[in-house]
Amino acid sequence: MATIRHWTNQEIVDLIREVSAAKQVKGDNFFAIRAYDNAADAIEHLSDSVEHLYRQGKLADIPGIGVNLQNHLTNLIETGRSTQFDHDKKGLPAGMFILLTIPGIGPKSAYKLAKEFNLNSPATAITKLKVAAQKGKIATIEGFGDKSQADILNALDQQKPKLTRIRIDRATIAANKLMTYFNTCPDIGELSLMGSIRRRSNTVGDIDLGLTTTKPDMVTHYIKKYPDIIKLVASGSDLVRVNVSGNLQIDIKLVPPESWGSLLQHFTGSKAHNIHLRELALTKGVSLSEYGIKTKGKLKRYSSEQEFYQAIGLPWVPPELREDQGEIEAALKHQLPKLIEAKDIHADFHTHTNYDWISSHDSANYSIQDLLDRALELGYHTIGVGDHNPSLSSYTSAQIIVEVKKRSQTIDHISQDAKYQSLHVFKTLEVDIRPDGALALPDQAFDYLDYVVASVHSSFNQPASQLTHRVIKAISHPKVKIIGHPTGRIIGERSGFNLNWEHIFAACREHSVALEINAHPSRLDIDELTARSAITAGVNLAINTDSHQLSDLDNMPYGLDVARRGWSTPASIINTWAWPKLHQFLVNN
DNA sequence: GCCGTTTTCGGCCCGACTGTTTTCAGTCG
Repeated sequence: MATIRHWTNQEIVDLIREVSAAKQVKGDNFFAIRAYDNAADAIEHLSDSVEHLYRQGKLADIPGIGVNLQNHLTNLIETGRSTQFDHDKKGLPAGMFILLTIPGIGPKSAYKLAKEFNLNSPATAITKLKVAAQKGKIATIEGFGDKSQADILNALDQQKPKLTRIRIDRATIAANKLMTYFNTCPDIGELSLMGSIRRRSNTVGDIDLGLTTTKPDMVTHYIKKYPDIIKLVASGSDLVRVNVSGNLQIDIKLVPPESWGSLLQHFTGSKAHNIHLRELALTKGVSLSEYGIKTKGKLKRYSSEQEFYQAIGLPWVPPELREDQGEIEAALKHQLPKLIEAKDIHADFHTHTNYDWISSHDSANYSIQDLLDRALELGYHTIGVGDHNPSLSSYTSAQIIVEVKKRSQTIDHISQDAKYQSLHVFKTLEVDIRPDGALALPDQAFDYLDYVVASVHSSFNQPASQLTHRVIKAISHPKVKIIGHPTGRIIGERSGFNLNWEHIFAACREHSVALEINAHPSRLDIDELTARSAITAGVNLAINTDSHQLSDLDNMPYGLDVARRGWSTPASIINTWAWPKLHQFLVNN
């Protein structure tokens, strides 16, 4: 049997853009073309893989994907290709599509060039185009001139490395450093992140930053002295674009104070949110743009986002919700959720230490005391002291029972210190869910633990039904209170495995088990869409750092981002609960 | 092709820049 091609989100995005280009060349319906572009945009900013969503039957949840595109994508995933997409691209020179990657060349230009120079293969198209440009042949084509020929040659010579999307934590560190630098500039008024980093998306393409100033020349001069700049890409009175270390592009937009609200709103996006907002505004007879709100051709500027939203009859919408996932409808009805905030978090339930035993997976590099001290500093009232379960191949069951008992006594002893008086300390372990759903810990060992975090660490390739059954079996164990990193995904490396969420949610409700939002920026598992579904289904969530280094305990905000993007209120997140309720949930039920 | 508390039909976001133009098309964000 021939293997079926697997498609990453980026490959699907590129393919849909190629089909859109083909439709443009063929003169298809303008709005059908735009629908394809919208679909590509939506998939590009998805937090989950298309293939994963397909397996869960949730393709329709992607905004801008209707019945037709669902069918095409299904076809693509099931057979490795789409007959519709193939048909759309048929009859056009195959070499034209690779030209779309050259800045300044869009569908029409790509087609003209490919047709003129017989670019029938993607492999040779670029080289042949370059030769043609060098011979001065591009300038002679109608619609092209000397300047566009030179631009193409220049672009081909640049061959700059493609900027890929980077993890939110890396972008945040770079952004904070830059913000600190800006904070010492006397000519800057307001200063804020914009774009996907402000919406707290789990990956970002570039960093958008906005500021207000009445002295743009002074500020641009100041920006250019920023030590991390590798390349100054563009510099004007209202925009400075730089590349900094870490393959990261930063756009800095400068406006006078009276335009701050409109700028911030426009560049925070998302694109889908803004488009929906502008459509809504049109029904009220006004037109929105990055400059303000136009009524009968007359522009009014806005110095704050609140006023901007208010002007179209909406309450301010938290940036994390601005994905056109129902937030505008909710805002219209004044039913936006009161999102969980950092100050609501009082606990961390899934951690690791350097406790001295042979564990099944990596242990941490700090002590139990270090963990308790840090929990106090973070202002928590509750901390779960965890570790991976002892290695089954290194100990007998009898030994493991003794080891777990000994460890719990150690934790009890340490936590009795007067300085930890205000801290509730839970004795817990992260226990492997074995391929058959059994937990990797002897029955009697559970007696020495308050609760258990159960996680899948092996056999990720089982069919969804088997994985679901396996996780549900773990959920039904009386000591299991949290399922750790439920899908096992690693952002940019491994897509999560497939579970039947409805069954998982039902089991969680029945057994009072929480699903984890793993706050490590490489995991963020479950993602925001699943988190939102879980909450809607009445399932509680726990945000955990799964710390293996002391600094990992500071990752809680990244988990909070996921919770907020998943429309979480404090009530659904057990980290916000007061002690009696928490104790009842984790230990006494 | 998508989508819905004014629509299951009839709409569909806004603006800047650039090059090749005699008033605009293509590209980009």
